[in-house]
Amino acid sequence: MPSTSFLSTTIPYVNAYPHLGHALEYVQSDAYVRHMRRSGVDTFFVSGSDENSLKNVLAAERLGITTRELVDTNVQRFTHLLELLDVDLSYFIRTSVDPDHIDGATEFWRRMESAGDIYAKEYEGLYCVGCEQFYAESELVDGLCPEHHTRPELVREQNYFFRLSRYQDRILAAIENGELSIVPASRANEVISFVRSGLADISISRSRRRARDWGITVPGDPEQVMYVWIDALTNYTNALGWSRDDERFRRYWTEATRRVHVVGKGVIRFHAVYWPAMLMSAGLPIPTDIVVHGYITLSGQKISKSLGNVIDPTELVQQFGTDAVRYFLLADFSPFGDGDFSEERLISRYNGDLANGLGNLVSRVASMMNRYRGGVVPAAGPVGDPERELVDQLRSSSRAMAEAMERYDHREAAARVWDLVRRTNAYVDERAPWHLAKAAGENEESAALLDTTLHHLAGTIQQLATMIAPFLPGASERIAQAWGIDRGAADPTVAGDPAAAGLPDLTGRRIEKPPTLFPRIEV
RNA sequence: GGCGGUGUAGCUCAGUUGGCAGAGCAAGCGGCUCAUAAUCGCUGUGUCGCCGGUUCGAGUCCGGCCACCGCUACCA
Repeated sequence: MPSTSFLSTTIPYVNAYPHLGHALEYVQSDAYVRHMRRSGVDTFFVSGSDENSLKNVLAAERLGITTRELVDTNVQRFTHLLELLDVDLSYFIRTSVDPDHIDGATEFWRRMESAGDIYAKEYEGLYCVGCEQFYAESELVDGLCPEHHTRPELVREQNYFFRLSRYQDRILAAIENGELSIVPASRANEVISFVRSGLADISISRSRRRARDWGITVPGDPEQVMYVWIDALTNYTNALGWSRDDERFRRYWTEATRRVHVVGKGVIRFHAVYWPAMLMSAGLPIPTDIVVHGYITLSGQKISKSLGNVIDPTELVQQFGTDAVRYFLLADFSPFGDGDFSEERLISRYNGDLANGLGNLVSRVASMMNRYRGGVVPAAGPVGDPERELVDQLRSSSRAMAEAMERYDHREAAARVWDLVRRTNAYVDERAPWHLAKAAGENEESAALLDTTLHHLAGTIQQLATMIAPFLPGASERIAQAWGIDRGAADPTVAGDPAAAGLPDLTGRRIEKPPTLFPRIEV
């Protein structure tokens, strides 16, 4: 039986349009999942929408529609973006409508309660509606919320609290002994120092009145609803049907090799501290990996609606194409740090790597195969140093790519694949098949060498098609079609056992010339 | 204030245990014509943030400083 794993994106609030940051997280997660699946790991991939937020209520009020109408409409913008980006989800969970989520969040609460980790307490604090969180006096800037620059309101009510303090030592131990891996290491250090500084119990409910009657009811107390973050975090296990003991939960969570959450740097604490503590309380396995990405800036500025510099990823995909946007996000952006977006850079990457690099390589090889050998891959003739060098590069690129993806470094992985693209283009020029073809009439050596060259090129490109699949699923598929590869029958040795990757023998394979993969963008 | 990180070619970045500074892109020159005006080869440039120290030798180790960033604390 193949090993199994779980991977999730975070679930965004749907009070506004998706932006480029959402696209980044979607594409990163999808690339990781495609790599894992191709490596033979049966991976369950979850995304969804966080709908039980007061922000949604307030956004709906501003628009004069019901909260239900707002979330039902907006969630489609996110699912649409996921489709446009060719994100291969197993399940999309909606926290305000999915019965598995509502039942699951409720049951999760009961579990934590029976563990003795939930208690009621009178609470008074300064609450920012925008952040949906309480602030200490000292955290405010001139008495205003540091995020929203609004005055928080003084709220006094009885809430339920979660005994987070009880889990301090266990969480610290889990991080330090590697049971819970936080990537990159600098983020793990931040979490460690935060946990070491002492964990206070956290408020996990709101009065129904303050929540505007929107949210998941606290079991046994109809006057309280769950704090949105508490129900939201349980989406990951709820998506697997945990509360009704679905087989999927056992297979993809309890018995999974890896349980991975891909998150933005702003929500580390929820995922690396609160959520593991909740799982410990409920007696469930904690995540194995928290992968933390940065934010996308535009000309160095944080993207925000007030600055008016929001980039609509939907428009970007419509303008440049799914693969172009995916490749740009994965090959040009650091997986962990912030990155700066510009259209010039996207076009430069596209023309350089995709059109002139990979696209032109496939085009010239397919063209020569058809021109010189009637579109049928010949058996290899004698093999020399250029061939050995090419196959060495194939092996090392394959191995380096897989290693980088295991570290969640998609940028490094793409760079190593493009080492092979460059080497292959150079190999074409070294052998110069057009010269061999001219001489082939008079001497058999040239004809045999031409066979060798075309044979090696066909095999290399087939492997390239497999290697690029996590980044460029569309192009991968189009090459596969032109190369007559069975769908889903990609050579598993390339990713599953990279060191063993070699040249497949495609002798006799019919190769078509595919339509231009990546037309140049003329500026 | 504390802890941590970053600072390397015009741009984006790589540089294991200290041993002559690297890649890609951009730029210049040359080659080729299979290919998407593509591709291949060659070429240059660096006070490795600054100052000092250890060492035969420091981008790398140590101390100090500057700039930017992250987490966190405190005072108002």
